[in-house]
Amino acid sequence: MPRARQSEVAVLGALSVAPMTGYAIREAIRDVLGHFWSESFGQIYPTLAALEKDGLIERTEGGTAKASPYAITAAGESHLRELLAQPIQRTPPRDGLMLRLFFGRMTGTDRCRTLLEEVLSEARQRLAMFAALRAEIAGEEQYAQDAPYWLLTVSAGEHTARASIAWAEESLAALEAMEGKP
Amino acid sequence: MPRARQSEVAVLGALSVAPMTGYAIREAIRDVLGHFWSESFGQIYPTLAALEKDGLIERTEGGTAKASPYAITAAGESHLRELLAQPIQRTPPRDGLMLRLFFGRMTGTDRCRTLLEEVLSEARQRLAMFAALRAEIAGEEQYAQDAPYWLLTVSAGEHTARASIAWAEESLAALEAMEGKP
DNA sequence: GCCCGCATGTAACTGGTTACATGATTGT
DNA sequence: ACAATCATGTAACCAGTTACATGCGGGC
Repeated sequence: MPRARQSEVAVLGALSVAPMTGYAIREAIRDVLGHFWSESFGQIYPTLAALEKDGLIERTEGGTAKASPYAITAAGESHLRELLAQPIQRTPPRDGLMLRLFFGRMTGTDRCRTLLEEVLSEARQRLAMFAALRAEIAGEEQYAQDAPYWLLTVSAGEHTARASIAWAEESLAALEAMEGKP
Repeated sequence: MPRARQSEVAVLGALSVAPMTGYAIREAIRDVLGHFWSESFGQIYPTLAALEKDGLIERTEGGTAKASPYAITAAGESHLRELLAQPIQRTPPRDGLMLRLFFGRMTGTDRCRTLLEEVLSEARQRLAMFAALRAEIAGEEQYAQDAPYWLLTVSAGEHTARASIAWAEESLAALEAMEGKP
């Protein structure tokens, strides 16, 4: 039972929105899916080659002078639909932050406080980023069909970020209470 | 710049709480750290062998008749402290659920609704699990020193689960609104 | 006597990252 | 001219998973 090549879904999905070069795919994934997905060049280009070989995508003529973007084919679209219908591939969780808090007794409350303050500031940054992303998505009218789905994922990010903030603040208070009676 | 062997931290950390066999380590990780960490046997045993070779852990005599648990040494404790002090190793995000929602236009609102309902029921199960875990941690008085740190991670899980629930409910409503005017 | 849970390992595989190498355009 | 960005690739490595193999002890 081989694990599904998840990169295939992401790359094919990106091309289902608009034709793009490999480079542009990476940028799109970093900027728009960045908060829940990542792809490296070393994964994108081999995937593109494999997809083209299977006739799921094809190079388009010209476009910009520089390079020829890939476009998804009809076969590619139906393949993507199949992939998206498959059960979700959950990656086993490995959260280094939680590990450090769990074994916090070894390092003390100070280290934990530092970690939690990092969580706080990062979550706040993420919230600002999501606000910008929301505006950007609402602005691009050519993707009006996709926008409602995209906003679902942005909303997920916002909920998670707000939860992180609430949790971190609560935990910082708990740490302070701990220090009172060690 | 080789990536840190994260399994080392988890295994060494587990042994910093109490001496255990490899099998018990795996159970402990699955049952207590399960919501933010995972280890497989194929990772635990080689890690144990390497740690023993470096004198960071050692086999204890007897214990139960069946097998000899490993115990952390003084060197192991100081090594663990170093590892925990190192910057967090963040694994690049790859959330298959979000990917499916983002490209939801390809599969339609029905598929998205199914996914969100799964999120809802799983999050509710997780909340129940966390309540049980909380009780278990509070019950074991020999780990009173560790308990406050452990509860930090449980609380994180609870906040995340509640955020998932709120988000999923909101998103289900948004999907219904979308179907009104497609 | 047999099955299940405890216990320990190992070999093969693989998805994915990092780092390196290279070249064409475009702006300054 | 030259730097930065766009663009495409590949080779090496690696952590971690899956699957397989094995054996002991205790309960039924």
